[in-house]
Amino acid sequence: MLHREYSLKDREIDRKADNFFLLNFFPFIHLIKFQSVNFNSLYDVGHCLCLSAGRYIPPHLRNKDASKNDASGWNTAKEAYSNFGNNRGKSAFFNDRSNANRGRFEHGGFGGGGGNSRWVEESRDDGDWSKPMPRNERLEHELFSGSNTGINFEKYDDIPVEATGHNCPHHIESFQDVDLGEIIMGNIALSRYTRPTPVQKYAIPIVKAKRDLMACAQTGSGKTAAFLLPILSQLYTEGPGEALNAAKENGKYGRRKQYPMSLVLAPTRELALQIYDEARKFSYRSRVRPCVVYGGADIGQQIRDLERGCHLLVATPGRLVDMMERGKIGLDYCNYLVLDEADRMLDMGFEPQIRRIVEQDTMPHKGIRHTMMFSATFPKEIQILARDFLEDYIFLAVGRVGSTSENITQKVVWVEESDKRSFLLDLLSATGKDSLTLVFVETKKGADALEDFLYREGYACTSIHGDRSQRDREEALSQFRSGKCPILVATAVAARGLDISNVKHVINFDLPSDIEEYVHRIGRTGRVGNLGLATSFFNDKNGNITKDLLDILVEAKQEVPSWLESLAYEHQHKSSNRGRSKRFAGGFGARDYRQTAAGGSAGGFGGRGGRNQAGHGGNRGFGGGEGNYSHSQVDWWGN
DNA sequence: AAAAAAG
Repeated sequence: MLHREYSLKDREIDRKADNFFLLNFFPFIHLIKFQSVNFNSLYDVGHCLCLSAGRYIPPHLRNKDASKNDASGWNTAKEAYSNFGNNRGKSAFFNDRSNANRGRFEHGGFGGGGGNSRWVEESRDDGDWSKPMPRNERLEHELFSGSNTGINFEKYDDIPVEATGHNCPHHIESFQDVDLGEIIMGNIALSRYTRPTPVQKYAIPIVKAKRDLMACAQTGSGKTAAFLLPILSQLYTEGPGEALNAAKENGKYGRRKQYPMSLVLAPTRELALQIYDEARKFSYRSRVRPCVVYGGADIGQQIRDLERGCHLLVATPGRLVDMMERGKIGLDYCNYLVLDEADRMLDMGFEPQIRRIVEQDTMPHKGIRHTMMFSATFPKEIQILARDFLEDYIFLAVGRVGSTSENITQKVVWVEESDKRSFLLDLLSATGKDSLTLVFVETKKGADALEDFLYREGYACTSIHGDRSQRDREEALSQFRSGKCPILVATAVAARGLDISNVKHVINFDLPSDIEEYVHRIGRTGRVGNLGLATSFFNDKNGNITKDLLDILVEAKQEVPSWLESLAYEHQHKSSNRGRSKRFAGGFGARDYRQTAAGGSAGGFGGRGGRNQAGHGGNRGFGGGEGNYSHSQVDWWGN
């Protein structure tokens, strides 16, 4: 504990020194300061400059959009400054939106004042929802100048996709193949998306056709856009409908309850934020106002933001329930429901809250509302549970780019508990300074301890876990993303869904006890067709995962240490053939349990990984692996 | 047994 305090204080000094440097070398920052930008904004600007002034450019910012960021950095800074000035001057229509949430988190906020948005709200709601609002260059720059989240799937035309269910709508090949409307097409262009990713090709027409959907696709394969694009498109063409009247009626009594037309639920706060950021992009120039609510942040500010209008809500379950109980949110007209990381949302920890939101309140029933679930994994028992929320759904399984085996090199090394730290130091010293390294530990305490250790060893690192303040969590993530702290020590909170570009190395300092967790963790690297490395420290504490890990390595055609093999053999015999390993029998891919439940037709996914067909034993027959389609994927890729 | 999610 002492160490921790020491290191935090230390870091504060470091930070102040940085700031001193900035103020001296970039005097115009003083100007910004006089405009009373908060400390964090100042710091962000300075940081930005620091990076682009030729000292250190984090890898993921390199080679990005060379035309704009011509390495000088001054343009960016000047632009930011002048934009800042402009922004103060005019109470532009869009100001209230940009300010709404970013400002709240006090990150990089040049967002303007907003303020009297009453008139704005009226005009936003009352016009033709399918027609774009005027452009706003500053906002456009803010939303779309970041790294290109579009994924280059050009090379992967043969991704295996399986869609099962009644009357499945035909997939599209380009965004033009379906009528998404003027606003969406504009925002797709601004996002520099050229072609739909495989999951988008299938999901977009399914959602447009108002079919319920259970989609199994790796996070980062464009799945957020796969539901946001068609949902927003529908909202634009359908207009506000009853929801608007309800909100207005309610507003008369000063209650200002909001009736979002669409709800997206996510299992972690950071993931909710990430989805919200995407939603802001695709709702640019529209009358749809996205909002995000989650715990750990000031609820008053979130309520005020909601009261400015909320048509699409992204939320974590706990805070949403809170909002509902406070009468700030009504789901009466919420006809689009998305569960992201759905298998997590329906597991034991979350299921009651989901039922509370979806079944025990005023949300339209299934069959009326339109429900979509997305996840990388869909174990059979979760699929069965999910039936409660879905009506005649399409099951979609989309192979991922490459797959684990092609993109991620998985290493397992035997490291005794007492040797872990020094081994980690060896790994880190062998890692390029510019690469991002994500170190997973099993406990929050362990995360603190390891971060302190690395910090004392002189590494620029930070940590994220559920006991840190939300502010610290978001700061840690942003410092990791930006490359300021290229090492992030994390618990399970960072295992799922987070899209951090350029993570070169995932280190399992502690292996998880759950193989799915393992698959999700290593899926933070090797994304978007990049190469990734995953190193796992293994010792006798990890006996429970031995067999599953071995299966994964074999399936992914990875090098298997001989000791692991014999250990798995022993373990299998010791545990008399009952254990978790059967969850993966039959391969890692998710498949529609409806296809095999009845007669074990093994149809659908064509007998992939055909070792033991699932179904025997009481275990979860269809343990998913994040899109890992097992050894027979070779056939699927056609090579 | 731990982590996540409300405070």
